Amino acid sequence: MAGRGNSHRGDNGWSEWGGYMAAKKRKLEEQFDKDSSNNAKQLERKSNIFQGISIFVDGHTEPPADELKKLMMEHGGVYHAYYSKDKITYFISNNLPYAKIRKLKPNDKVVNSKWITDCIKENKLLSTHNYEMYKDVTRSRGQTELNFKRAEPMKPITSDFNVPNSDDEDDHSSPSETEEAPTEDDDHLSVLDAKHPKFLETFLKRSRLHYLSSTAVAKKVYVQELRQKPEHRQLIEKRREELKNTIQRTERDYLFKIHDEKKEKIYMHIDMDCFFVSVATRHQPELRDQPIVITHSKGRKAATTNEHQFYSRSELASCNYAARQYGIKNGMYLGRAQELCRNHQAKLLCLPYDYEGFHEVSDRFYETILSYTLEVEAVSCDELYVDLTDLLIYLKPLHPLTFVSLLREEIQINTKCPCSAGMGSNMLLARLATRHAKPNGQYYVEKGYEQEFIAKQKLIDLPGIGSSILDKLQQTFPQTTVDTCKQIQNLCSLEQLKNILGKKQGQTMYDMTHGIDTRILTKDYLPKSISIDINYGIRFQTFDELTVFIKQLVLELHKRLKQARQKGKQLSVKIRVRAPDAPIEPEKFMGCGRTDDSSRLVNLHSYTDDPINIELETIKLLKQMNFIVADLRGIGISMTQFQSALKNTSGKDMNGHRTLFDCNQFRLPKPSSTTVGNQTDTGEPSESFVTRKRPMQQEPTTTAVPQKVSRLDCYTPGQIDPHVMNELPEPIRQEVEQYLKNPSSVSRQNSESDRIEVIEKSFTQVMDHLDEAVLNELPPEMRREITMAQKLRKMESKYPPIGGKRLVPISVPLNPVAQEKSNAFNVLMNSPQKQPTTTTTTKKTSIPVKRWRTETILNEEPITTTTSNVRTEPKPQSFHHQPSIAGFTLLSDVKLMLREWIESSDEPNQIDFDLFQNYLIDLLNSYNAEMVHQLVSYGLLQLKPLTSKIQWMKHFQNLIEAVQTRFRQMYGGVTMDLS
DNA sequence: ATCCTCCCCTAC
DNA sequence: TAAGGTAGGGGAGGAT
Repeated sequence: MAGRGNSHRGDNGWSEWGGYMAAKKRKLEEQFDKDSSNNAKQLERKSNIFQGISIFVDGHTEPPADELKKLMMEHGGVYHAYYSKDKITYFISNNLPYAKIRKLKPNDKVVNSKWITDCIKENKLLSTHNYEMYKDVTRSRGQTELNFKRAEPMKPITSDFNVPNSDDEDDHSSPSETEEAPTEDDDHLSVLDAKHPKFLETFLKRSRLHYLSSTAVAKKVYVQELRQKPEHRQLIEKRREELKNTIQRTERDYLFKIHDEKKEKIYMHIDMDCFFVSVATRHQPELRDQPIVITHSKGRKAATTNEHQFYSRSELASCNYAARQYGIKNGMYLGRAQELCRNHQAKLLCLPYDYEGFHEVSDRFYETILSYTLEVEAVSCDELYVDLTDLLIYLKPLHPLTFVSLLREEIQINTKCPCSAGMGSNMLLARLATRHAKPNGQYYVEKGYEQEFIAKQKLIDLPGIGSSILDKLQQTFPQTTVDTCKQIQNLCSLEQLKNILGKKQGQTMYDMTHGIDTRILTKDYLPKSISIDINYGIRFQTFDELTVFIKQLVLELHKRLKQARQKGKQLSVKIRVRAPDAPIEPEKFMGCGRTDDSSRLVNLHSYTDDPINIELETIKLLKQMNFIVADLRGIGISMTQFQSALKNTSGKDMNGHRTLFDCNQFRLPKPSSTTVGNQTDTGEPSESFVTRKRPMQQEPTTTAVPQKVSRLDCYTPGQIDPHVMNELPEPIRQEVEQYLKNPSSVSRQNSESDRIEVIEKSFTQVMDHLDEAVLNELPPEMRREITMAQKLRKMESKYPPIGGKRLVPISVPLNPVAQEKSNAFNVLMNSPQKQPTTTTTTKKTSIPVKRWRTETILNEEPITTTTSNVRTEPKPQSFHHQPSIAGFTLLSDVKLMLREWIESSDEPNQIDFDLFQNYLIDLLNSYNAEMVHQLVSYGLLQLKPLTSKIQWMKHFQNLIEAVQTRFRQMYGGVTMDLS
């Protein structure tokens, strides 16, 4: 983190020092020597166990540094007040940030202070083996010894480390130290603002907010990936088994009967208590009684006189509960926090960020929970929801509170940090319960107590409700102070709330204040936007300077898009410009102060992640917005409307090339106003990606044992959990299995007409016979799938589906007539907002609706068709449809197009390849392998004689591989002959 | 009436 | 000094 300190000042306590500090250190050590010789006479020399051992103590230890110093002296060791590379043999610390570790020399050992006390207890020098905190200190220390620019390269470095709490250390710096990497020395500048080439990197590395947002995404991805791993499911089974065998049940447990019927859901919300502080003190928990905050500033000058006091505008990333007691809050300026502490004669302890530690604790937190269940929705690095329903059924009659206390205990052991958990019958109640539980506690809103509980909740504590929304409410009722749910219950009707807050927010507010929340866990994560925003340190004089920075931003954005394998079709740029009446420099150093914000977006010609293209468009947008460069205080670039990039995408974006589907001749008319509300923000569900990754002809619903790898492997979030499936009552299961049977697997056993019949029949059975009563008997997960399927079906009656790919394969054969008209390529060819509904519907089947009221959604869905008004059944004969590409279905047409495409450019466009590949796979899916063979051979024929088509050949190889894979899947391992 | 764009709000 | 990022939901109001 701060390892490559850019500052010349020793403000964080870990920057380099100069001659001044060297001199001071010498002086202190002389003093210590004197102390030793003088005081040692007073101090009884008890042993020589530390003969030849010298230590440096970092930070807070138990016992404290003073005591350790005394102990060293009593037992023949040496204590150094300052770190010195050539002298220290042991580095005593209970909590060492990674930044400091990086500065240790190769043989340094970081040892827990307990080693010293234990040695004394045993009266011998113990091996440090069990006390070492970081074994691999030398790893990744990078180039710190390289290329010294000034002064004595080989001279032992004096003061890499200093005593963090010493008082007068940041007054001087000196050019004599040389530890840092050359680049920082080169430009003699601190990385102050965005003009500095390293600004972005430095800033992001240190930004807590960046940490929070990036780790939140990372955790969502992590959980999702874990869900795909069969071996993890085995681990869970093992862990559950262990738990079941070891727990001793209490009387309370046996009284817990709710889960005897499966109807009642139990959610848990769990998060770490004051995460950053807990992590920073995890090896010195005894510190936690005093007020502690995490800041970049050390805030050392605060305790001096009131006059001329420096007022730090460093924001608190986190404060512990001892600090909150004085009114200190997260996000507050350090100066203010110090003020509050001073008012209470309390001393505020400022600790630095320990990003490495955050990662470590966060990982362990997640690992612990995930070892019991995958019914998890990740919220952030230290917070998540769990659907405990199934787990508790398994552990029956274990009481939820018993389970959660066991879990929390395990988390405490694994992370050395406390956490709190709330439980309730919905996610809202669970979340509010957590608030009630904090710190370090748990709370269960039991059945029957929901109303009582919700009524007393503060409105501001409701998730999604902030001061702004609260103000709106308050303004409507000037006569009373509105602050609890109860008050809203009494004061406002649903209509009234909708009037005040708008339709959706009004409904949400109404539901929440009544304790209603029908959301279910969002388990499949698909990003809707990827962006980068910097609103700190933005100071430019010229547009050129800005352009240089834009380049960096765009590269970073590109990196993120690549990493997420996303390409977007809509780019938007946001700027913050100093408000006319705001001072040029705000009170916060390099802050943005009060700004006027504005944004512009552009719909791109094609899906892209290409930095050059993005940069170009960004600059264009910026130029559209009139602003004075010198007044720019913040900038953000955001990509939306994704076509999820394909897994095997290697290609760059080929913008500017004439591409297959840019040609008007190939363009299908845009589906006109068939778009449905909110379609646009749901983006592209990337059918081809999903399909290829988890081919749907695999059988998610067979009754094979859950452990069977092939089956677990192909379980996807959009499909029904096999475990759930096995728990269904037999008749229902059969129905659902049939209903879910996908066309290719069915058709392997049946003739085509049989197949249609089977599918239609099973569909009808499921849809018509699973009435609401039955539906309610189903596990919620299943219920959701069915509900979605019903919705999907309704929508399809109005809007024809595109293509043959579905996460839930039920819709595949349903509307062949419509399929004939269009195909999956539309998805990629037309702007997303113009896509027919099915695209979105597909997605909705795979992503749980995350809303407060499912009913609302259903009602608001633009499809008004009722269940009885099912769409007309397709004519069987029309099932023999041909997939089409760019509107063509005839082999000769497609061949012609293929040739034109190949001739159009020496560098193919990946998107086109993706489209083409999808088409071929569609052909395979409709049992037209012959045509696939013809087309691939034809393509190869076109390419082979031309050396200029090397890129094409590469792409073609990939394509052939994908096609072969699909072919093998369909025809039991046989490979298509393409020689 | 239904969209799209440009915001604003909230959360971690 | 200080590191005020980002994703997502949704409303207002103009365009269609």
